[in-house]
Amino acid sequence: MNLSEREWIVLDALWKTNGAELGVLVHELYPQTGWNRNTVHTYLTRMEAKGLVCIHKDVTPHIYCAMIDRESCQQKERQSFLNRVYHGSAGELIAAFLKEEPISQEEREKLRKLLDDMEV
Amino acid sequence: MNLSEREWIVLDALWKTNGAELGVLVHELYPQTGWNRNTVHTYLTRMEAKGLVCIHKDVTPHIYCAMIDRESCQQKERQSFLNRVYHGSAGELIAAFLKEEPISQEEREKLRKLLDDMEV
DNA sequence: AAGTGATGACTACAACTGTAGGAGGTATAA
DNA sequence: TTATACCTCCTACAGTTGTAGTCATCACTT
Repeated sequence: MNLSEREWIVLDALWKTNGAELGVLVHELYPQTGWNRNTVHTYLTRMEAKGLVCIHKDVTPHIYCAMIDRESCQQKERQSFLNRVYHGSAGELIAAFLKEEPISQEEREKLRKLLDDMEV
Repeated sequence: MNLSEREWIVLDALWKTNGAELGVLVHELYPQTGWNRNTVHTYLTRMEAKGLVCIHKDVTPHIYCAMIDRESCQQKERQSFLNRVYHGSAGELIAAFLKEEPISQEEREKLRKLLDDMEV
């Protein structure tokens, strides 16, 4: 199940707040998105139907939290991106990002290290 | 404008064939997708409306070709992926791919070289 | 107690997507 | 020349997405 742009934004808010009630989420999201409270509510309930979000209804206001963790979402998204856009060629993909994005000295070191670790 | 999964598949066929008539595209796509000829046709005309595809109607059968090149699509997709999934942190993104995907010896060399070139 | 403001449930509605079916034209094969 | 096989165009229809409005509550303020 591929997440849409908006679903990522909602999940980001849930991960960041670590689960929260609607009002909090609306405030969290408003500056970035301008979404109406009902819009946020609709997203949350639709995402519950998809199993992306869980809603604790035993308390009022309800508490909304993510049902999936960030790392595994990233993992899926990497797979789909890699196949869709680069036919599975990770080397090509990485080269493109390296060429285009600024990477700090420190990060370059880390990446070299990762490459070296693969040599064995 | 973000391309959908299906739009990528259609564009891939167009890039591969370098523009072609419907029948050819349908055959090209069938093994991978199982799409009905009319389905392919609908995608193509909808994509024309979006400016993704151009249809040469002065010949019959019409010739369908891509209006955008692969490289620039990849570029946009990289941007959106980077921001959506990694909040813009290219280092983190690259590290994740490096850890997960098998990269050949040869490609590792290339990547090291790219990193070295950034040192100046 | 009555007004105010947040809550959650339900409803709405247009645009976009996935996936064709059918109609009417033309070229070709038999 | 009639059937075959494509071709293009138009239509359809259910599902998803973006974006709220409305309404009945509930809890807090005055």
